[in-house]
Amino acid sequence: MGYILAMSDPFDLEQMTPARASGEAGSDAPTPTPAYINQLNRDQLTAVEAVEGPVLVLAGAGTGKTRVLTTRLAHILHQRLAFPSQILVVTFTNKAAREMGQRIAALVGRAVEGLWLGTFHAIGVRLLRRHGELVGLKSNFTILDTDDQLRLLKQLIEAEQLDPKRWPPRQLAATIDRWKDRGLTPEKVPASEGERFANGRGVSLYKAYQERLKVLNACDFGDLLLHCLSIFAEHGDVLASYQKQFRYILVDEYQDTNVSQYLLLRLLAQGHRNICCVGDDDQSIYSWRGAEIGNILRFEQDFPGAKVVRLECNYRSTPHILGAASGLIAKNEGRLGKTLWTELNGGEKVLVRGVWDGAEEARAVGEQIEDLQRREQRLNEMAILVRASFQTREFEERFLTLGLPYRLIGGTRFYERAEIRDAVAYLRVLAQPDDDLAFERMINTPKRGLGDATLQLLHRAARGMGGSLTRAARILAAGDDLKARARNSLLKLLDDLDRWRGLVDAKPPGELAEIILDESGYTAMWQASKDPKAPTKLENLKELIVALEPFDKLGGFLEHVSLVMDVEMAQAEDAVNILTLHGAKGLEFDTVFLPGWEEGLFPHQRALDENGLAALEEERRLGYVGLTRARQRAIVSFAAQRQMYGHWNIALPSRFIAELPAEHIETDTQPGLYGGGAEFLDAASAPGAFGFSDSGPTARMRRAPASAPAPRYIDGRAEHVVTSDPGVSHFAIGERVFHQKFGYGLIDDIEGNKLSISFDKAGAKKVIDNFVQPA
DNA sequence: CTGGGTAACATTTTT
DNA sequence: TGTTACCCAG
Repeated sequence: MGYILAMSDPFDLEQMTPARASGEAGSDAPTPTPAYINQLNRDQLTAVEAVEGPVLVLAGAGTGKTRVLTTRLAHILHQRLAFPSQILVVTFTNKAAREMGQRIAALVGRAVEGLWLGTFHAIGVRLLRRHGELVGLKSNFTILDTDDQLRLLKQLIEAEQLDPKRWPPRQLAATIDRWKDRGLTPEKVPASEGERFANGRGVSLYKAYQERLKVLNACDFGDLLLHCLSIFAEHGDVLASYQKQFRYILVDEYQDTNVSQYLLLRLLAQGHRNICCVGDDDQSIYSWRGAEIGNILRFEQDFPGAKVVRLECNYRSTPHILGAASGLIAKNEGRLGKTLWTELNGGEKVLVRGVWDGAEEARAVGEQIEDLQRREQRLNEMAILVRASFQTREFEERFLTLGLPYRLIGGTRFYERAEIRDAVAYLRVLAQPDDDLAFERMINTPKRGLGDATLQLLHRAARGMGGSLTRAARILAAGDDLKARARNSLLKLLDDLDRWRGLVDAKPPGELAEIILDESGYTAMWQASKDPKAPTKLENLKELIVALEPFDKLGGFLEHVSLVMDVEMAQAEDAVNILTLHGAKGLEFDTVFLPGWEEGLFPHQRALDENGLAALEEERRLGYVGLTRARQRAIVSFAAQRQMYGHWNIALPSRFIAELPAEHIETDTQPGLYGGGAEFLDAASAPGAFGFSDSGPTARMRRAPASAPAPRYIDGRAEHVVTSDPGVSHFAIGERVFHQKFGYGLIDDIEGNKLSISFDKAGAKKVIDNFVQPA
């Protein structure tokens, strides 16, 4: 809008007639070579221009796969092969979808309207809003998140007279999710797998769950795909219309697709057969949540006549980093095989550092970061990639002591926070009076005397009349089955809800939320709370109001919440990134630290126990992902012993260390560790190599002596270690203090010598009391 | 309903 | 070791 398009605009999408669409193939006048073509290498160009028929682009790490995907799309538009609405682009994360949209817009010169661009789940929602009635869903169905799902399953388990301790809802949820990932409705679950939960009650619970969801007019994430599959299976006409519509299908991160997603793609692609999947089998690291690496390995069989393009020229890392990563991944059996190469020269070898324990590892990393910082390297360009999140702690503590700014990536996301879910529950009940799960969540938060007893009554009434809790509540509040107190309280709540509901269309959602939070007493509840986290929670609630502002309709916001669980946070200051290996996929940094390469931790013992060789290969791929995040330098480290869950464990270096080609690494292991030489390289193959088994006599015997091994400090570093009496602090909660790096702040909490401080500028941090002084 | 005590738990995580 | 969920007593 507002644009005046030149007639020659190559992307004049509104005016154009797609050549192929109107059957004029080949009759077009030749179009001049567009500029975007010149930015591609030969393989990339091949991948971009092969628009007809199935194509698999095997894109190694750092070979420009997003560029190929976006350019291919621009190319299709430029060649006028299809309208935007005839192109389906699927990604896995909202972030990827967002970035894709931006990059396409940048290439084309403006946002492309009408594209089907989104995550598999967002596309699923879009289809179900339209055709949901074919599987018994009203178009305003709600989407349950994991928390709702678990609560529901727990109710069902209890209804079956099963003990939720012995048969945890989490486990049932995982089982059902995996079934859904494979496209299995309850009827289709193989009989042999029915045994999976509670002595064969798994499938009947699954069935009960699905029935309950239907009554609730709700879906879980798996259903968003599964229902689409059912619709396409049973309604050929609907399928045919989409097969006809989607002339071109582009799929990102194909190695992460599960069976449902694969089936969906295959169905949709049957029309025009123009499907292009981009992925890297070597970066498949999500099998544990249903991703099926077989999808990418089998692509050529699944789509006969498929063209396979390999992108092997890496633009990211130095030859040593690529050499180390390639050497590692070469040990895997089940792979399509790629050979990454680079035009870059030189660079540092990958450093492999052996240390005494976790604390020393954190010290060494901290020291090296400070050194890099002195050499003008940005902290933003450094990352510590850990296998398990408990590993972050040691680094955090160290960095706090050093006053080194860091940022934790991952963890609890915004819309998963309890206070946000509470607030959203109110909004959900307004938009959807029959949303029982939301109703249940808000009915007694804040406490208004409508506890377990009342809720049980409501449940019974609702079940009796086959209606929702809200309806049951109205009837019970009008009758006299309830005690006077509960009844009055319920009447007040229903009255409030009606009043707020009257505002839904009259007020913008942000304002509405403010009113509700205020009038329901929810804000007051946290203001009165002496929970040290209360101020943060109030902050988050304010943040929620801000997040609501861009939406003019409540429904739009709720849809957004259920599909996009996180909010984009501006990263203002320069800080070291700490994240998991899984979280690092798709990112890159100049310097990457890879700590904890020890047998039992990485590869993780639990993965090995559960999935054997397949898991070992997936762990190896994780290592590959980690190494290939680095542009200039990578530092792998392992500790001889590590404190886990309170006690010491002896560990051996990860077998993956021995798998790194010697010519690409440089080792720096303390004298005394594993004999001081390089024989640690063989340590992992020695008998009893699994150092982390945490139970049984062996592990206990191996535990380090109580006289904790005094770490050896290099060149008198010990003097820098903070000594402060851990038992006492001369500060008080509420006191205002000053910190060298973080500036002024207020003490929220004190544990021994550790202070939790809300800094005016730097936010909430924990620091050692020695580092602050009274303001 | 609230609080305290305790027992069980502790890969990876998106939608 | 640190967190969290749950149970019971008040």
